[in-house]
Amino acid sequence: MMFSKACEYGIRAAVYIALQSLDGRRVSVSEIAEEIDSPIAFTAKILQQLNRNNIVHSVKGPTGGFEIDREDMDTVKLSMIVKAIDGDKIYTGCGLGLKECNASKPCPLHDKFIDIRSNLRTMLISTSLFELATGLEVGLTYLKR
Amino acid sequence: MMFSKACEYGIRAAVYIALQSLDGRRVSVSEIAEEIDSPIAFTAKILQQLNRNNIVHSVKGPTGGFEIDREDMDTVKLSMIVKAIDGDKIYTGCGLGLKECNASKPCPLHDKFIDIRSNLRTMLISTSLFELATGLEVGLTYLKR
DNA sequence: TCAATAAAGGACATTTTTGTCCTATTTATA
DNA sequence: TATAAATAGGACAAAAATGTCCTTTATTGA
Repeated sequence: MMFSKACEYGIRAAVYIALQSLDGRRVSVSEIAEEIDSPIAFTAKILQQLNRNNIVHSVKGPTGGFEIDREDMDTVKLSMIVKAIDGDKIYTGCGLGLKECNASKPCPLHDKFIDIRSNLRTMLISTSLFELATGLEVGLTYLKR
Repeated sequence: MMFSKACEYGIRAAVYIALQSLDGRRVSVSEIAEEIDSPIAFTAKILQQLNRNNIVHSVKGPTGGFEIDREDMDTVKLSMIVKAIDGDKIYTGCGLGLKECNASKPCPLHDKFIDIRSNLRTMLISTSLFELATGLEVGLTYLKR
């Protein structure tokens, strides 16, 4: 609807990892893919990206897998995941695809998008992984289906 | 950022056609593509879609081209163009790509998207082609660059 | 030290989106 | 009525996004 598939999987994966990390469990790609209902090899690629951007932490070898430090769950905001995968066009791009579109030379939708974009931006910047993971933990929200 | 390329071109084309129709001018695909800076043959396809959906009106043959009736400029809302080209996933789809995501079984972002989605929906439903075309006419907004 | 396990990463395959080209159809007007 | 101008539409091409497979690298534990 708004994010690429890769970004959707990335967010779902990060939330799932955070949830399990709250229990001290490290999780494998195959478990993640199973639990968030995503293609496994593609999910692995996305997790590599998240790892390179220090959003999740990976450990190789037996007993290895992915995890997120408790402190990072507060630090890591949705905006960081989205930026790592989809870039920042969601903030900066013009709604009609013009290269140059700003207050001084706006496209016909520019003003109409200002509030929407600003709300989206605020939401992404202020929502932490911890908040999302605890919603899941309490059983208020779901990652599958 | 939010719409497909096809939809961006479609909106820009429709606004340009509306603007010219206010002057009683019918416009060709090549003029449209030139003026909104879009690939001509691809734009032609999109205009066919808009024509089939009665968003623009096409006339074949010499002196032919695309036009929009003055009354239709009020009737046609952005939402109709977006729906004709991108479908309605922008309203109905889940932000995280879940098939089933609603108030009773929400994804972790469901509540956070409600206002944003609702504002977007309201904006698209309430913005008419006439409004967009007159902004252009007055020189307040731009379709190129 | 060796075998097994897990992520990293490169190469490739498929699908979707974006874009082009050519022919057919319609229609105005000379 | 013939010509030319315009859209309609089908077939194809290119690029980007999505997805798979296989080999390499790191690490654990027997």
